[in-house]
Amino acid sequence: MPVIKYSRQREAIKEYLAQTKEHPTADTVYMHIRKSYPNISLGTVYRNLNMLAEQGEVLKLNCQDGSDRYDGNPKPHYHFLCNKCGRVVDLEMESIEHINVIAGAGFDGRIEGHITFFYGLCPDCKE
Amino acid sequence: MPVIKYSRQREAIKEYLAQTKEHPTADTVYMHIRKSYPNISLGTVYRNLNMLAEQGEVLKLNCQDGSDRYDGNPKPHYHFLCNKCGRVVDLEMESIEHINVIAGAGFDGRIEGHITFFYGLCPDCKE
DNA sequence: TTTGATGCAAATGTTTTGCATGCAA
DNA sequence: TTGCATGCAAAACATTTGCATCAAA
Repeated sequence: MPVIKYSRQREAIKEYLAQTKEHPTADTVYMHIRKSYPNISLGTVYRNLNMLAEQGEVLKLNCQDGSDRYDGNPKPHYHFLCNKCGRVVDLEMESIEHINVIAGAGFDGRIEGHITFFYGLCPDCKE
Repeated sequence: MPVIKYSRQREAIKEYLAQTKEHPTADTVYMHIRKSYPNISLGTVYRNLNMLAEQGEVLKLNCQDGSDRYDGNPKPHYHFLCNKCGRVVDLEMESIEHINVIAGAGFDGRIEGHITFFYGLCPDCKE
C-alpha cells in the first residue's frame, strides 16, 4: 500500500471539519478551503475527503435528503436532520445499541451495527 | 394540481416492485420493465418512480452505500444492508419507536421519526 | 378534444480520473 | 531522487428536463 504524505491542503480540510458544526457537503468544503488556498481544485477536495473518511479521521454522512456531508468528529454518534431548514445537527444521547439485538432477534444474519438519522424540526424551526 | 392518468408503464413498474424483494435501483427497474416494454425510456422510469414514491405507493430508500433503491412495500419497515454482497433485506422486527424518545431527551427540537439501516453479514454471507 | 404520459435526446449536477507538474520525504 | 499529491480538464455517472408525439379520459 502507498505511503500517505503530508499535504497542507488535506490538513486545512481536516482543520476546517474539526472546527465547524455545519456538516458541510464536498462543495461547501471546497468553497471554504478556497479562501486560504485559492488554487485548490474540487478534485483534490474529493480525493482528500474520501481519504480522510477511509482513514477514519472524518465521517461521511449519507443523508436522507440524498446529499453527502462530512463530519469532523469521527466518533460514531447520531444525527438529526431538520425537515424545514435542512440543517444537520449532532445529537447527544444515551446509547441505543440495544436495537441491534432487537433487529437480530428474528434475523438469521449477523448484525454488526446500524446507522440512524432522526428527523423533525430543529430548535430554530419548531415554533 | 394535475390529474394522474393511467399508464401501463407505471402499472408495470408498480407490479414489478410489489412482487420482487430485491430492492432494485432505478436502472435495475428499467432493465426489467424493458423486457415487456422494450421502448420504455429511462426518463419514464425515473418519472414514475418519483411519482409513486410521492404518492406513497412505494418507498424510496436512500441506502448507505449511496445508491437509491425502491421498495414496493410502502409500509415503514426496517432494512438490512449486507456489507459483503450489498444486498438489501427487509427486517421483521419489534418496534423501536421508543428511540425517538431517547433521542429527544436532551434535544430542544421536535423529533418526528427516524430512519435506520442495519448492516452486517446477511444469512448467505455470514459463513 | 383536452391534457397528462411517453420516448428521445440534451442538459444538469456530482463525483471520479488521467496526466503532467509540484512537493514531501 | 522517488513517488505521492496537486491542479486542471475531461470523463463518467446518475438523474432531470424540454419537446414533439401518443394516449387516457
